[in-house]
Amino acid sequence: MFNETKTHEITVDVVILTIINNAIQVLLVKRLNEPFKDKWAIPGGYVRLSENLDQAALRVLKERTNVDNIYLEQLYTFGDPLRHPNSRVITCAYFALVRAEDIKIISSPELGWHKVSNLPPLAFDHKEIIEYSLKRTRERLEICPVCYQLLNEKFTLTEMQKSYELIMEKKLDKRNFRKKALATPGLIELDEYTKSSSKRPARLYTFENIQLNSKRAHFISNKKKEKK
Amino acid sequence: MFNETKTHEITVDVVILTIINNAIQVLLVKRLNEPFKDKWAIPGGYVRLSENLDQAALRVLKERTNVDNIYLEQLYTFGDPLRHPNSRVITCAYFALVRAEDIKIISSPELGWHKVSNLPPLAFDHKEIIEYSLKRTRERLEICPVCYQLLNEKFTLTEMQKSYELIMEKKLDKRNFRKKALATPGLIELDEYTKSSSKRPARLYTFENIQLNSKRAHFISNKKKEKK
DNA sequence: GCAAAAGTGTTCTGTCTACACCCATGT
DNA sequence: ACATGGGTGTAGACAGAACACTTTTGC
Repeated sequence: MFNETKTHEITVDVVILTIINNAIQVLLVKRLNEPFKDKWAIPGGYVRLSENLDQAALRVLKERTNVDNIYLEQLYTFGDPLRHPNSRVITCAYFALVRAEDIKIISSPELGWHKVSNLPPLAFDHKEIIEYSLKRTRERLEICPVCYQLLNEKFTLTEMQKSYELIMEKKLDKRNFRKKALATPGLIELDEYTKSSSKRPARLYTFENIQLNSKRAHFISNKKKEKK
Repeated sequence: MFNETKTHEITVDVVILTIINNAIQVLLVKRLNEPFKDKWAIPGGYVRLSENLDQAALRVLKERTNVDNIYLEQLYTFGDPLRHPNSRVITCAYFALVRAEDIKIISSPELGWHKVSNLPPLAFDHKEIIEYSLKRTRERLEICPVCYQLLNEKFTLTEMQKSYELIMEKKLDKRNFRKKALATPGLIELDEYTKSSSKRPARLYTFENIQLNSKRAHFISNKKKEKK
């Protein structure tokens, strides 16, 4: 039994999500080799002996995007014996929420953003992993405003609402949304307004810097409101 | 980099929880060898090449308890390089909720139930894993009545309330609890009552058999109530 | 008849939903 | 002046919290 385990390999794969052009997009790399040559895959890599899983995921993320102060959370571990056609690779999947403005990715034929609503052919079980990361993001959003990890540092309430609508996949009522948003702990109203738009300027908001780290159980539900 | 991965080993560990004597208890095995000789550990085993992670967890559970139709869910994967003193062992932790009545465990010096409120010295990072499984159980209970996996097949509302109180670690109001419990989809009121007690008999209830399997995302929140 | 657990309703409060019009700006 | 997105309040429904007494049984 013991040496039956000797050929497991373990990787981390990171689903990196952002919002661009009013759509949720995921960063994918094109595979240059078999198996699944020319299919797209979520970025990943082997776990090094000296690093823990969070560190490995952060490394993969940083290698690809050069950001590190982001929302990163372990998602699920996928270990079907047949998920990799040649060998037994168990992958610990993570997902990350990043700001498009923070990332300078030279879009190339081998690396780029893809709308999750219109994914190209994917390698391995990566379609399942992406879908699960969207589901988890939705669950997180029901508890806390993780969406601000996807927004620019300063954002309008309409942008925030749009991000909610994209993640929750449903339309929200503007007045109700704003009421709830304004009551969110950590939201800060700025004395700044959008300019460039050719319409009425919109007030900008930001989030106070909640300490992020990738340990599970960040963003403990702080639903409890202090009585006013 | 590649062969840096060659000595990873991957195990599954299963936190098996039940309620005995009005306390949440976890099944532990005493380690007979180094490292952590004579400390207690949660049951685990290597993942075989032919099985997926759920199957490995189910096998470990069955080896120890001989039950298999239970609540089993992947919890988290722990991969700190130092969690195992001798080698690099990454463990995919599961947790299971079982009925005490379903399990015949010959309590022995090497295997037995321990109250989670009073754990013996534990091996590896198993204390952390157990604590995390309790947290997750609490989260699940907020969404759906997983507690019935801990109760006998037929139970009284008071027993159900006790299980909630143990998991949520707080007292609940009896009238409010019963109102909510009776509105739970799947709860069935029986025409049977407790007998043995030396007090007023209590009505028994049961849950209709929700299909269980250990895939993530079982027990989707079915909070939506049909209008009456 | 008494000890012990079972069982039972109402009020209040806060949160969520539904819903329609005026405002500030650029062109 | 008009087109476009920004911004605002109220009423009804519903869910959760607080709270105390009567009933049934074994002894």
